[in-house]
Amino acid sequence: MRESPEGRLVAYQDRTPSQDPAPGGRRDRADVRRNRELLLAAARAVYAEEGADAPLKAVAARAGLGVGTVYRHFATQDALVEAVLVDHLAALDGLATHLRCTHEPHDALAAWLQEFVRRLTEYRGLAGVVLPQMKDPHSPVGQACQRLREVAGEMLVDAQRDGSVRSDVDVLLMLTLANAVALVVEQRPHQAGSALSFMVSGLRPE
Amino acid sequence: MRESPEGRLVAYQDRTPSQDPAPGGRRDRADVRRNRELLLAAARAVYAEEGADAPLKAVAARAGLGVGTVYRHFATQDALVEAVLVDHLAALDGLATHLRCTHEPHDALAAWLQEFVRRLTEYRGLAGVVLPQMKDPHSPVGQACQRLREVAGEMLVDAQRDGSVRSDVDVLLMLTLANAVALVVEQRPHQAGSALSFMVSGLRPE
DNA sequence: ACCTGAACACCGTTCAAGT
DNA sequence: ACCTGAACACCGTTCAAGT
Repeated sequence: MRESPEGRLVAYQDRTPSQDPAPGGRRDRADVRRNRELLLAAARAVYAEEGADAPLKAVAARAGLGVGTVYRHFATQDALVEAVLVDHLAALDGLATHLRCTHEPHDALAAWLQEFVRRLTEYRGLAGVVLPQMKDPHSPVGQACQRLREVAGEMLVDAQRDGSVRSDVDVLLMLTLANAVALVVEQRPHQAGSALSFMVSGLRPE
Repeated sequence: MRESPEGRLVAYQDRTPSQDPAPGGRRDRADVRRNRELLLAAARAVYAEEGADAPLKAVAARAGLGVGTVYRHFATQDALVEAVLVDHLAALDGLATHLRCTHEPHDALAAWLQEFVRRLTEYRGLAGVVLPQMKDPHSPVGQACQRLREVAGEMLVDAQRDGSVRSDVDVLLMLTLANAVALVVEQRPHQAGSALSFMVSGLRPE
């Protein structure tokens, strides 16, 4: 229900991006796109400094825009976080495909989970924002993770089939466990290696 | 530093609780104690219904007292949570002592951690409140966990000495990992068994 | 159309006024 | 002393007014 019923953009395709708003105050599509990019860049900068749970007002101020504009582009705070996350999620998709071709199932899964945790610890507070959304397909991040669940699920099944991962864990539990390990890494960064090792061992059959 | 230097209550022991405050408006010690108990009971009830991150105002209303009274008894919201937790922490202390006498090191640790997770999932949101405080000895919960860290540390060392638990994990990491597993259980209660099993496997040496 | 920011709702915490 | 609740600070979200 999120995509508009009509996707054609033909009428605006060849407008110059730097063009000033029309006299009537009309803005062209390029301005809107640019604001979106400004907000995403601002969010990344603010998240890096203050954590992913930084006040939304800080993001708006950093972008030089009003709070209302943030809400015009991103329905909620979670939606903004999701938009910042999409690059990470796409990269994890690609990584999964690659690892499946080049590694044994268990090694592929272990390497992928490590990267998953690394990306969830990119910003302080990020893992905490993601955790409750993971299981909810209606939440922005949960929605964005659908594809991730498929590819991660394939890797998981591979590893379970050859007996290197316990069979009572499903994709969602695995991702939730990894998400929780990211929370631990956030608390104890100097023990990140041990926490990751703990996670991989924990998935081994008993 | 939490117990009063003088614990005798003799002078007030036989006062009837329903007695009115003295004309001058002076309240006796029993009233104050009673308010504290009212607040703790209210907190337990509200936490059970709304989670440990319920608004403080809800607790005050449930107790039939003003918000200011909550702050008179508990310096902050975390302090109230800590006060609700002390029973659990004391029980975990006792359990550790008991398990050390009756079980092999690894079994004792596994059983204790399971109970630790169970108590952190008593109220929704509790594990999330505890996690960031665990490592901070100045926080109310972190302070209250000092003793826990000692006894858990003893169990951990026992298990590490006989080679049944990996040696790169210290008490604080172990408790943080268990805390994180409690967060997972909160998200996926029907997979609590798998999550606990994951935790115990994860602690095994590689 | 899109942007702005004042306004509203909510919640933690404080403190002047009451007893 | 202790209790009360209005007041303040903060933050997410909305919406009437501007362009």
